[in-house]
Amino acid sequence: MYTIQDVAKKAGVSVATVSRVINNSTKVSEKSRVKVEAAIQELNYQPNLLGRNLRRSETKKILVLLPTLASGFYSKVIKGMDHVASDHGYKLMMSTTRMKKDKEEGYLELLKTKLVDGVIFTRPVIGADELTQYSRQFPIVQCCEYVEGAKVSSVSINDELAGYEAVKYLIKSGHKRIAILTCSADISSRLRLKGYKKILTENNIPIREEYIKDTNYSFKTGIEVTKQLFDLEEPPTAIFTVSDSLAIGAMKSLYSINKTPGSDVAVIGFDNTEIAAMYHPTLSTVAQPRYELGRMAMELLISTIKSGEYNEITHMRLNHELIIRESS
Amino acid sequence: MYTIQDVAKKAGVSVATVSRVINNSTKVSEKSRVKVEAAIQELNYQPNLLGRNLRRSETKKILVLLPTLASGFYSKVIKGMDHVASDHGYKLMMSTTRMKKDKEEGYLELLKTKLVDGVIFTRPVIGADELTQYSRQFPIVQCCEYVEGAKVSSVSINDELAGYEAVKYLIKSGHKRIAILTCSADISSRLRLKGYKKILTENNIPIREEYIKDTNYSFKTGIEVTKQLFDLEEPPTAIFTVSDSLAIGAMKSLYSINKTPGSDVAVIGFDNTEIAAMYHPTLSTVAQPRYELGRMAMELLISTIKSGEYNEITHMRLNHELIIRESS
DNA sequence: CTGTTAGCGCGTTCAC
DNA sequence: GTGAACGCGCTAACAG
Repeated sequence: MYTIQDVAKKAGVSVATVSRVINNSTKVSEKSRVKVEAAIQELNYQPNLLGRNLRRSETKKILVLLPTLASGFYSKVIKGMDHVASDHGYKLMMSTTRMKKDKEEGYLELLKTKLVDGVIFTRPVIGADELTQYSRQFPIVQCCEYVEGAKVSSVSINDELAGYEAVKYLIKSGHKRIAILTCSADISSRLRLKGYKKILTENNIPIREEYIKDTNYSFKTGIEVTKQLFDLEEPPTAIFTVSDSLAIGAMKSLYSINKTPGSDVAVIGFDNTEIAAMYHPTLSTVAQPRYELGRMAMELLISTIKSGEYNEITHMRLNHELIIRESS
Repeated sequence: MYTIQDVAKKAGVSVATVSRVINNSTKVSEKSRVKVEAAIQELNYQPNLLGRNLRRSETKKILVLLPTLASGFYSKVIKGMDHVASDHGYKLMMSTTRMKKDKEEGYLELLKTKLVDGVIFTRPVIGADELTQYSRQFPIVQCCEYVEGAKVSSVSINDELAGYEAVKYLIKSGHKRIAILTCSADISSRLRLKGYKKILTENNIPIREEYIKDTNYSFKTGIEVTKQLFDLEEPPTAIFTVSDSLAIGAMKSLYSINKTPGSDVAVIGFDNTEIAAMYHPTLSTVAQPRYELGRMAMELLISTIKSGEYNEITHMRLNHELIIRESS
């Protein structure tokens, strides 16, 4: 591995000139430039970025924290982030937190220790105060999910409206006994539930607690909870869930009690993950503008980095889209 | 942001002593230690790792290159890698290449420029010679997929045997007209095809070219190609595919021509991704030991890093598992 | 056990 | 337009 010194010696110039050529800063004579470039070529020189990073105190790297890689939901979100990051000369790296607070904090240290220039959370589990504290010192943005009460920029959809419109569609289709599988742990789900209650109330449909099931996002839970729903004296005729996996679980459960999802019971999921169009029947769902969410979050982060102003927080709410397929 | 100097001053010791405390190296008197720790606490000091990395010429970071985040297949692979990496004090980062050569090379630069200590490829697209070249200079391991002919360590399953056994099961179940959806672009798929041909030949079943379909790994292709298969005069009675998405596509296609997958036509997929157990019918598939694949690959990489010996290459082949469900 | 000092490789004043 | 010299923050060798 050669250093800038070696190049300078070989080119017969000073290290300063080599540095100027590499960063094409200020003026360098044509003669020097070609000499330096030749030397770089010849030695196959690659600048050691550890030196540069230390000197400049920046890494041009951005870390995205993901809960897990299992869902596939974040694929397009990352794509959007990646495009913007590349355009600004940043490299993107991802790590999974498995929704463990200590893992999250471990990665946050990369920020403190200068190893990355900024962090995007997709599903923070850290507390509001702690997150706020971090974001006062470092560039941080939340994308998709966010921590309630944290004074930290975020980009997401309008979850209440999404829940409202999905259930509105079911009501318009003639359903009155509508169950919801939601997840009280997350603000996004709580808002979707709020939308559900709102539209029910607007249509004078009583809210029945036995139709509101608190879940996580998993396929397995979808199966179990649906079974419970159909053990009720008056089972629902439609189910709205806060994830596609839950919805698929619900449909699978319906099959097992000899009901046909789509015709016997309407189902609407959330996220429009790949599986939605693959299932039998295909799944109606609420699509998030994933690419845009990623793009916006990255724009926000990079502008924060560039301005150095960490106290200005922005919340963006993008539009969702209700996609109707065979299941409803 | 404070530096080690500030801590030293506050604690009334030299920077060397502070450094010793931080890295708990050699002996430090109890008195000094408490003074330093108090100062660190008080200033909320966090060492700037850019300095350390430059000095030590290592980053304790490992980069994993993924084709995309869409599949969910790599989730458990990453988990295995992560555990091993953590155990050895390394942090894991991932980036997606979208199977673009230039993206791949861009990330390989992180190796040249000292920003990561090692790289694991999961699905390299780079040429054999170029990859070999890199791996002579840097710690590189291939996990799951690998480049044919590249002299670079790799961890994967025995794909030929996997194909052989999946098709063997179909034959044992009485099938003779067995189609395969494979992907000639990848060595793993070519090996699975080889296994398919081998077991057919062993059972004196003629190999019919019209049953061998060259595909990618996508759901959509699975649909299209299956349609073609059932336009044949003698359509197959069983289908083996090199991915679960393809298999689901095949099943979806069967539904569309009013055939019931599982009872009318047997289907076996590959990878045992989440969707396999979710589909209706549940999908038989070949499971890869994903956690183990990740674990082994990381072990291999870290031992390469520690030894500094880049010319010793190892190929590990782990055992797969045939999982029979409703679809066959 | 501790402090002084010399770099790690680079970018960047400040003279010339 | 160019080079000498300094320092980013840290670790490690050496002397004491």
